Amino acid sequence: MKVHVAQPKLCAAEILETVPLLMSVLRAHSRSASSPELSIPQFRALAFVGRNQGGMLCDVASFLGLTPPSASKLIDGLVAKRLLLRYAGTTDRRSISLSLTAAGRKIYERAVQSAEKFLADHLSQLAPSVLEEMRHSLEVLRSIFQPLEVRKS
Amino acid sequence: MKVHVAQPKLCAAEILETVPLLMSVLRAHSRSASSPELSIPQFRALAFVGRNQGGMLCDVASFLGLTPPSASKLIDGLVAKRLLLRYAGTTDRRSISLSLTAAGRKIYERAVQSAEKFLADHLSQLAPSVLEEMRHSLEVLRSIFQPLEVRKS
DNA sequence: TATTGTTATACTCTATAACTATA
DNA sequence: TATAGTTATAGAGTATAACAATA
Repeated sequence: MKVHVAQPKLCAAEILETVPLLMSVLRAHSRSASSPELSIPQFRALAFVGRNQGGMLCDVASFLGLTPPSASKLIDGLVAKRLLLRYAGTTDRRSISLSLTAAGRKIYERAVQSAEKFLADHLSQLAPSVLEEMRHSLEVLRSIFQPLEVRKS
Repeated sequence: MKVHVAQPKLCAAEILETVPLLMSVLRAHSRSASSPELSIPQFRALAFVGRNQGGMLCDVASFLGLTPPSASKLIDGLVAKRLLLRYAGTTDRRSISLSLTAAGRKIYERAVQSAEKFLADHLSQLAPSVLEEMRHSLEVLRSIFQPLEVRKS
């Protein structure tokens, strides 16, 4: 009985320990390894634009959990590196649309490969049942905390 | 069969999506909520020192996955805020020892409470079996990626 | 007037390189 | 010479406040 009350707190404590740890592991890998040209936020921005070609800046900001100025600056850097294109919307000229360049897509895909290989190498020691539990647990966490879906055009 | 090959990659992809998302959720909460005085790295540093009173700076750096200069600067800020004490080691005067002040412990505990409550509120909708799977999965991840244990004094 | 985005400013996080002090 | 830590410097990530342009 009491355990049911405690469970969310125990899980919360585990999240608080594990998530920042994994984040620093990911950051350290992405800096040192084969994809040092992208930081994690830059990587996420490219991922979002790749899935939402023509998406607006406010969509990127909400997906990344950033304020508009922070998102604007992040996008600035990616445009300067020729990984993203930014152009004014046609119907509403206040909004901007974003899309990947060929170089952006290539670098993004290389970074995904590198990070997935790095993680998968560490996970390969685990039993299939454990991996499946883990994948499911993370999916549940993501669905709980992910910002609301972005409207298409 | 093939699924067994794919599993680590699937899990890796899920980590890559979910961990940065959770990190930005945690950061946003810690800024806005009842514990805006601590950033996540500061929070982690206090947690480490709380569990390793008298620990050395290089231990903090390795726990946090930081270079020594980065850790030194982080500790600087916490010492300036009177949350940590820093003093030279007795046997080896090159090393420094760290400990929590009363204020440091108090602010750390308040931040833990706030973050755990925030997370637990979102998790309380989940079934006990799902929570237990999640806690276990995170624990496994942590054990895989955590830096080696720190020697005691 | 409300919305979309940018500019100005400031602070934290993080790194590398060069340094000091101690062993 | 090797180790523990700091200082100097630089760049990215993030925020708030103030602004410009469009609707």
